[in-house]
Amino acid sequence: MSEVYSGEPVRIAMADDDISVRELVCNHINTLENCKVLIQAGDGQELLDKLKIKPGIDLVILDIIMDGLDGYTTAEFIKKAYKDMRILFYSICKTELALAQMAASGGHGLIRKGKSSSQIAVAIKKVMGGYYFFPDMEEKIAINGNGFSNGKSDKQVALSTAQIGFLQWAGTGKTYKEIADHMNVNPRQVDYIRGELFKRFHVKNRVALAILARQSGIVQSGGST
Amino acid sequence: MSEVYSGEPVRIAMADDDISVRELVCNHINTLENCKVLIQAGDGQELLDKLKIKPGIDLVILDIIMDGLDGYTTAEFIKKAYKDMRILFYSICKTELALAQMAASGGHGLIRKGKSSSQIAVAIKKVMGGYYFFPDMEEKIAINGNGFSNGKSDKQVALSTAQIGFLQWAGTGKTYKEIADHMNVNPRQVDYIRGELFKRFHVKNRVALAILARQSGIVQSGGST
DNA sequence: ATTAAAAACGGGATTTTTCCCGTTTTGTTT
DNA sequence: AAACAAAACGGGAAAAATCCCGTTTTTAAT
Repeated sequence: MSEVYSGEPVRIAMADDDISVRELVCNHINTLENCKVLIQAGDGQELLDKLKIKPGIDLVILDIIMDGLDGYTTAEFIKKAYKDMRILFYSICKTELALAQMAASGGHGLIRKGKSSSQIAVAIKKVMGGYYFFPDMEEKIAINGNGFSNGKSDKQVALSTAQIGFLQWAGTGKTYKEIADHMNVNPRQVDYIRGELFKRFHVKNRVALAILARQSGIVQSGGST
Repeated sequence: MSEVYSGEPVRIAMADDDISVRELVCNHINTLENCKVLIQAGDGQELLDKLKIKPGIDLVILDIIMDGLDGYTTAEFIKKAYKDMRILFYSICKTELALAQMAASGGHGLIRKGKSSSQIAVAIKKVMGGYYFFPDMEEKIAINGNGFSNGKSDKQVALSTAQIGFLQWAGTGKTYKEIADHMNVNPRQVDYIRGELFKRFHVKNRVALAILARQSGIVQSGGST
């Protein structure tokens, strides 16, 4: 874990499929005292490829919803392959579920997209030595934990693979019987998973789950053209 | 309707609640030969207020999903108050429904957010004399019309107030009985509106409608924190 | 004014969702 | 190995959603 004000600049990589936003953020970072963006990528896979070629990155900044490999999955790869690398999400997602997935995938903080370019410098500094969340959020994290640094293990707050799988289908026109077929599980199991998610997120129907999943970047927001 | 290359620059106003993106786009526009951004606003209402004080705007660029007054509603006001003003949407929304609402609210074109800063100059030029849609879309518009310039009137493609009202509720946990109460209509009417929307968008359940409404900027995407 | 189309209403059948009651299996801890 | 919790299964009731049959009212067009 590098120190920010120790002469050596923080070496940064960023992935975001919005080129304009990405370049804007990267240019801004490069004007900061002790920061240098060395890698830019349009999705998670491109970032992982470039990380292999150019080692020595201290911090990655990840958008969650991207056209290619999404931010959560990318973070998981990075967590495994580069244990000391710090991970800062940069996203519009701010649901409890999104925070849980960020924590579970190895993230150390979140900057809210489109709101706070002035927060970027603070975020980088804080994440290099711990955790950072934009102002409104810090308190909520402190109370609920969300798996970031409060004793709860990641497993307790992250969704299971089956739950994520179900959420991918919840937003489609499929019936539970059809979903069970697609997931290759018993229809009863689908009913059980649904019930668990209802309890966890305090909702009473599938519509609410489908929307929550989208707000949290769990499903790709591919819009029909 | 002004001419682009006639000496007089195109006078532009822009509304987007993402300050970074807005400034990026506006700075880019100001580097163009015959364009000048005179007004910037963080939402529709702020834009309308500034339009009153500073007259002579030729073209407004509108984000659809904004924290305050949304792009569709803003466009409707502009359409009524400033008949000759050209309206160019700048959004991630690209569904058939979104295009219909853009046309109905008085829009003349769409740039896809986050994809094509190089398209901005082309879009401005084209919209000043007609219509513009980003490459993938032009063909689809030509075929389906969506009310832009193909004989179909706006009314035929735009949603009714009742339909939009229903879509606002479709994404909540409310039952149809409860929705009917909130909308102050007969439950049968809610059933009818739902059925009409199913037919129009070729979907078979409420979940699909709720998601479509969000993808199209019909409902505000306020995420639970 | 007449006609046609769309919207608003109603009864009720059918399907799907949601939920509640359990039992069995699996996995983890001690 | 025993004990416990979670997950996986099952039957079936209750509620909600979806759909299909119409009739009446409103709206729009000629």
